Amino acid sequence: MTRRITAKDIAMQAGVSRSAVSRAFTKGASVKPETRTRILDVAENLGYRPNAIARSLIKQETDLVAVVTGSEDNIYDMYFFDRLALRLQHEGKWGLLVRAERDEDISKKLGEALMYPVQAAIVRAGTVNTTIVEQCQRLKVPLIFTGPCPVAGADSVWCDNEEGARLAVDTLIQRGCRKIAYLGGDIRMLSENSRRKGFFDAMKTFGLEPFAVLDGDFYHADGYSNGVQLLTARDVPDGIFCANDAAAMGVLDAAKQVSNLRVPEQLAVIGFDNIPMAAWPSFDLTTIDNPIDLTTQAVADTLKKRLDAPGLPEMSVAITPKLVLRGSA
Amino acid sequence: MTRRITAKDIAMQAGVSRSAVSRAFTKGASVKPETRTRILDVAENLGYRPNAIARSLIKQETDLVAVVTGSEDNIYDMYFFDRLALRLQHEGKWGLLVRAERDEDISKKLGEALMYPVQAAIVRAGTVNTTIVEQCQRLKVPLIFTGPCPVAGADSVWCDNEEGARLAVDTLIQRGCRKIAYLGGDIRMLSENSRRKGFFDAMKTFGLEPFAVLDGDFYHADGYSNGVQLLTARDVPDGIFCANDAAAMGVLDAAKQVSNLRVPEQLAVIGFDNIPMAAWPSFDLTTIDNPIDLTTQAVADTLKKRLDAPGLPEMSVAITPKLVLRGSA
DNA sequence: CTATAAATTGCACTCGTGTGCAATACAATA
DNA sequence: TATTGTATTGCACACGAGTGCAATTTATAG
Repeated sequence: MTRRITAKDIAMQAGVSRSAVSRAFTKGASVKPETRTRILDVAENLGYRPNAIARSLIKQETDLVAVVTGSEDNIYDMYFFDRLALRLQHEGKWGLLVRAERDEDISKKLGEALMYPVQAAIVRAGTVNTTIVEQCQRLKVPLIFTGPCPVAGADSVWCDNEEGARLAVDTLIQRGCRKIAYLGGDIRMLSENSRRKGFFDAMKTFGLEPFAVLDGDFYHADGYSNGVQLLTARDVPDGIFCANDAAAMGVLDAAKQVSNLRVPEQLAVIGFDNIPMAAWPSFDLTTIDNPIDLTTQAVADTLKKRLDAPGLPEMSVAITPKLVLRGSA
Repeated sequence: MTRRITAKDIAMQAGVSRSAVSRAFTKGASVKPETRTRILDVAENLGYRPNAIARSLIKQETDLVAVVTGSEDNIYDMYFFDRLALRLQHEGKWGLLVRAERDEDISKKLGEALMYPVQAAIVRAGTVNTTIVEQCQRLKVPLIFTGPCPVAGADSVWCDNEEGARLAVDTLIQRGCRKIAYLGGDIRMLSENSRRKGFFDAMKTFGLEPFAVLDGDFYHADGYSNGVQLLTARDVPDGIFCANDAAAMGVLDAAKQVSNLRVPEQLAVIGFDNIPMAAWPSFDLTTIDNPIDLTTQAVADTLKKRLDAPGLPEMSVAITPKLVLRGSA
C-alpha cells in the first residue's frame, strides 16, 4: 500500500514549513496569499488532503456519528435509514455504519464501533437493549433513540404509535365497522406494543371488543396467511387494522384471493407507516403516515441541541402520525 | 463535552506505565497476566477503550471503507445497500456513509470523505462520473464500482444486464409473444443502457422488431402511465419487458385497471431485479433476478483481493442474472 | 532613512496510541 | 549461591496535523 501524501511532503515540495501547509488549509490563518496559493497548488498536484484522523486527534472532535441499525429489514426502515443518512450528510456529519445481524448483537457491535471517537450514536432498533444505553453513558457518548419508547438515559425521537392506532380505529368506526380485528407484528418490537395498546384503548373508548387479535411478524406473507385465516372463517371482520403496511398489503391480497369481499365497503383495511407502495393502485391503502421527514429532522435537531449543550436534560420528541385516506378504508 | 478516558488515565489508576495499558489491549504482547487483568478491570470500570483514531495513525491503516451512494431511491438499491453493509461488517470493516443528493455531487462528497483515511471506496451510482475515478486514483484509494459498466481505472462488480435482457426476451418468445414492447428506465443510467442493448440484440436474433419502446424513470407511477398508454392503444403488445420490477408492477396495475387482458395468456410481463415484492401474490411477477448475495459477496472478495495486492491489475467481475419464473409470464 | 506596527513564518509542543530498545525483575539451572 | 536465561516493564520516539509563541520579514508612518 503506497503511503498517503502528508503535509510534510507538501511542505518540502513547496519549500515551506509544515506549519505553513497546515495554515494554508485553515481558514483565517495567517499565511501570505501567494504562499497559500503555491501550497494549495502543490497539494492539488500531489493529491493531498489533510488527514481527518490526525486532525481530530488534536482538535478533540470528529464529525463522525455512529448510525446503528438492527436486523429488521422492512421497507419503511430502509427508507427511513436512507433519509436519515441524507439528513446527516446535510448537517456535515459522517455516518459510521453499525449494522448488527441480530438485535442481540447491537450492543456488541456498537461497543466495537465506539473505538472510533464518534460525536454521538443514533440507534434504530426494534427491541430495546438496556446495555446500549449503559455503554454509551459510561463512554459519555450521547445516544439518540430513533423509534418508539424512550429509555431512561438517552434522548429519543419517537412516533406516537398509540395515537396512530387510535386514529386507525376512529377511522374504521367512522366507516361503520364494528367487527374490527387487529393484525399485529412481532410482539418483541416496541412499536408493536404501543400500536397494540393504542388499538385496545381506542376500542375500549368505543365500548367495543376486538373481533380478533392475531400476532404476526410485520411481513407481507404473514399478513397474507393471517388474512386468509381471518377471511375464510365462518364469521369475518368488517375492518382490519394492521401493524404495518406490508402486513396490510398481505391482507388485501388475501382478500382478493380467497374472498369476494368488496374493499372498503365490506372490508376496510388500514395499515401503518405509509410506505411509497401504499399509494400504488393495486393496494391504494389507507394508512397511518409515520412521517419520515419530520422524524429525521427531529433527530437532526436533537443531535444538534445535545452536542451544543451536553448537560441538557433528557430530550424526548414525539412525532404525531396522521391519517392518509385512500381507497382501502 | 467531557473528555474521553485515555490510556493515561488507566495507567495512573492502575499504577502502571501507559505502555503497559497499550500492551494489555494488544493480543500477544508481553504483560504479566495479573497486570493485564488489573488494567482491563480498571479500563472496564472507567469505560475506556483504545481510540481507534490514534491507533490508526500509528498503525498506518484503518478499517474504514467509504460506501458511496447516489440519489437513486429505488427499492432494489436499498436492499442492496443493506446487504452490503452487513457483508462489510462481517469482514470487519466499518462503512463510512457517503450519501450524495444528486449524482453530480457524488465526487464532491467523496472528495470530502477522503479526508478520512479509508482503505477503499465502494461506489454505487446510476451514472458514471469519471471524476470519481480520477480522484481515487490520485489519492491512491482503491475504488470498487458496484453496478454495471466498469470504468477504466477501477475494479468493478456488475450484473450482466445484457444477458438478463436476453433471458427476458427468450422467455417471452418461448411463451409465444411476438409483439414485444420494452419499457425502459432513465436513459442516463448505465444499467438502463445495457438492458436496452440486450433487449434490442435479442430481438434482432429472433428477427423481430420491437413492438414499442418507451422511456421511463424506473418508478411504479411511470410504469403505470406507460402501461396505460400501451394498453389503451388500438393495437396492444402481447409481451412487455420492463427495465425494473417497480415499473413492471406499474404495468401490471395498469393492465388490471384499464384493460381486461388476462396475464399471462394475453399479456406477459417480465421485470428486472427480483425485489421481494415481486413474489407477492398481487404481482406474482416473473422477473430477472439480480443476485444481491452473489454481488455483495463478489464485492467483498474483490475488496479483499485488492487490499491484499494493491498492484493487481484491474478486476471486473460479472454476475449472471437468472430467470425467476412466476405467474406474469 | 529610521522607528514602529503588522503580517508572516518556523519552532516546538500537543493530541492518544503502538512499539523497539534497554533496563529491570523473576525463574531456572548449575 | 552464583549465573544465565526469560518474562515484564518503562522510556522515548513515531504517526499527521493544529497552534501559541517568538523570531523574522514586510508594510506603514514619521
